[in-house]
Amino acid sequence: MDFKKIEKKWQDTWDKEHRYHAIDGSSKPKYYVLVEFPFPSGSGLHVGHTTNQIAMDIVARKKRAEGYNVLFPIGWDSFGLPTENYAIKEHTTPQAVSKKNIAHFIEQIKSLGISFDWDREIATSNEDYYRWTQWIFLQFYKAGLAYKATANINWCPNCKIGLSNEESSGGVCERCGTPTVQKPKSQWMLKMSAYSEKLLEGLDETLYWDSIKAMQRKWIGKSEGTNMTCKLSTGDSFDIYTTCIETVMGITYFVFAPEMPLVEKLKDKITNYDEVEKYVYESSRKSEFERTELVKEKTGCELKGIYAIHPITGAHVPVFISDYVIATYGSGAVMAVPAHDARDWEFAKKFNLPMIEVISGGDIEKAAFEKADYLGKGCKLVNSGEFTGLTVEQAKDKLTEYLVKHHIGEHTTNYKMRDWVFSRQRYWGEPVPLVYCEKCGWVPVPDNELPVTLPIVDHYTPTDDGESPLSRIDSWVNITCPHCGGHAKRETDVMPNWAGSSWYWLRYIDPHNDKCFADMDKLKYWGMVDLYNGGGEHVTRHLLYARFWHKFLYDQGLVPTSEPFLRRVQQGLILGSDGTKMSKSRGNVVDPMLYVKEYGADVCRLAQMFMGDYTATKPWSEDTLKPCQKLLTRIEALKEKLGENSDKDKLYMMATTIKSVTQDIDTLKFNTGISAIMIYVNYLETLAHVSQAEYKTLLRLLSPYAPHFAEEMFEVCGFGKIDEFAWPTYNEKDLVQSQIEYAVQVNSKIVERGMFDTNWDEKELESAAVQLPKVANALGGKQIVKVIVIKGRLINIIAK
RNA sequence: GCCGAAGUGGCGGAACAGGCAGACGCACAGGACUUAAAAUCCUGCGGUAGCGAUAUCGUACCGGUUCAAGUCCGGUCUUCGGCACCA
Repeated sequence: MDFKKIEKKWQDTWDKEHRYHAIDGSSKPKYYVLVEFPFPSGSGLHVGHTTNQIAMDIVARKKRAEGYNVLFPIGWDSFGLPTENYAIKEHTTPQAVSKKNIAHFIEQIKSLGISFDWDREIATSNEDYYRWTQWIFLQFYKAGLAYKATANINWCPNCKIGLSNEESSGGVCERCGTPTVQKPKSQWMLKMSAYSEKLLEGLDETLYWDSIKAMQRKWIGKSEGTNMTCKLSTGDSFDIYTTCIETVMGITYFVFAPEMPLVEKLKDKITNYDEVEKYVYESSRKSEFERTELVKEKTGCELKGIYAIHPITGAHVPVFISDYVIATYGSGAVMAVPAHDARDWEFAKKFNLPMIEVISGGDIEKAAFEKADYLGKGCKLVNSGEFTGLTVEQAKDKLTEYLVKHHIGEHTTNYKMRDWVFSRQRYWGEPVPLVYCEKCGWVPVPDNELPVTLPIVDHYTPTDDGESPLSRIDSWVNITCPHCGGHAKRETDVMPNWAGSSWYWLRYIDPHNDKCFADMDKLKYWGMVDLYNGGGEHVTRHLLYARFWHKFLYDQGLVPTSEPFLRRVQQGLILGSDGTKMSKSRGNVVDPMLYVKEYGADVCRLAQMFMGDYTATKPWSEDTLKPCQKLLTRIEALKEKLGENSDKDKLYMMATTIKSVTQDIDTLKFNTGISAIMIYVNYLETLAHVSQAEYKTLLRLLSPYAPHFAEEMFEVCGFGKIDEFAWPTYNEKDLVQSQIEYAVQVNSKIVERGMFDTNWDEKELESAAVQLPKVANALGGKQIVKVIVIKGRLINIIAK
């Protein structure tokens, strides 16, 4: 069979018929399967895309065969840095790049035979899409969850762009790898911190893998602790946050983050301010990368001329600034207890500061005795005045009680997750739909004027001063205020590339609506995404943003569910054939489309799924292509055997295969699903004749994997339309054969195997087993002590 | 350092929920067909010992629970992914 020829034929047919269009409100049960939409890069589909799409296509096709109304859409995350950077590199415009790349992607995806509903295609850079991205942003603004703030942002000197914490994790720019530096900038922020608890609790409503939930929890970073107010000798006060209030009596100094505003305020009181200023300047110049790299060596600077007063003992203790304290977490100041905190211990050793052991059980000369070491072990407080002798757990309560009573502290919950820097000083993104009027302040663009379209410009490269390229277009920037009619200026920042992907699954439900982002009845019909598949790299970024937007929309009454995705799964990373991460520099990047050209789509689909466990990291291999090609050839050849099949095991074999393939697709074990089909083919080949029912069943089970081939064979054999042949089912009773082979053990060692009747009870099995010659021999004159029977598997005879 | 996942033949990988380890496939070896090759088909294929039936060892390593452990428990090592001074 000429695979490529028949594949083209069926792809054209599916296209013409709009075969995979999902009907809104159909009476069939719905199933929404979503694959992350790609950003249309210039290099076309890579193996990550194809494994994703093939796998979800298999699920979608199988669900349709089972009678579900399946929504399986695709679109393009076309805004954002990757496209813009690519356009700069190619000396063209992002608009042109997107158009060209999308066309290329569509061609490639169609050549793989993925059953997307093309009538629902969207692109985040289309005006009728980003109109609603802007509209949703305005809802955040109106709800007080979008605000402008001057903050130190992670600045990439190479891309000339501010990055979110998520985009600069590890202190390097996610796109180019350049170490980021801190730069103050007035930015739009989304108050994601207001949703910390909801994002955490909402995880319980989902069926995400535990590992994914764990990562999200970790990122949200909830902790319970104590907030305590302390005083300085100058009369100023400051707060600290600690999760270990039981060590409060061990404070020997305090540390502020260098960025803490109080430091500058105390300028006149600090006698060594020159030195302090120098340290502040140096740490601001350090990239986040350097700050984290220099973990081993603590640095700092004492604030001389002032001291802090211990809130309980009244002791006078020194105050330092050091960049090991994070300005944006807690209050930006910490109590230092070197005896019980490794970081403080290190700092104290370096600056030769005293330590007070307040929890017994460790050796503070050698190392800090930290909470991980003492919690839950019944350790007791020492050197702690009236609190001495209490256990750590008692002390936590008593000390908090004491602080509350004296109005110097309280129980607090803290989260690591911070607000989302939502501004980008770039061109290729959604313009922030706000204008600034000197009289009225920030004014939202009225709904009927949305979208604020991105102007077409000649020069869109980033500016060196960090302002958006849009700021150079006076005619676009200067407008009249929608509120008072006076002079106003547009916001020139655009949204980050995560914006468009934070709600796209909702737009698929109603992609052409020009009244609202999606109709509520349709949203209710499709409900949550049943299965969402994507890359592991998006588990902490995109998945949190998406859940945040969805939960906000839910609180606004705009979507019917509080969580967007019921299940989230991820494919394993495909490595290069050398076992290392695919990258251009290593030269091990695989272009899956080359294989489609050579072997055809069906063989490639099978080969990629047969390569190994879908969810496991694994190297790319060509070794599965040939066997999968062979499989199709063998199945085609089986057609010659069509006839009356009188084999007694035929129902058993068919039922077993149906069960395996069905379960394996449900559990994403696509590789063993193919194995099951191979086993069935091996069996059918041994027969003189293959019945029509068997052959149809085989083709139907194969059809999600190799849709073109299966449909062609249905036609060639005159079986009618494959879609009218439902997914095969089986009778439980056919899974049972009249006899089963048992392994018979004597004293846990296998001695012999025997075929026994399936419906025999334990007694019958036992008496048959002991009569097997080798078993009888092994038992000799021994006395049977105990017999363990595992139905359908083995019999273990314990004898002395 | 912390969190998560994993470690099984020459290779990719199977093994439901503690019950016959190595399904399925690749590679390899031998054979059939062929002038020959390719393709296809048949047979074998974890290690060691043995002509052989068979014995014995074997799921990263050490120990434990159990009639029975790849699977459960304690400890160690390694690889991958994520996070990383969050007080």
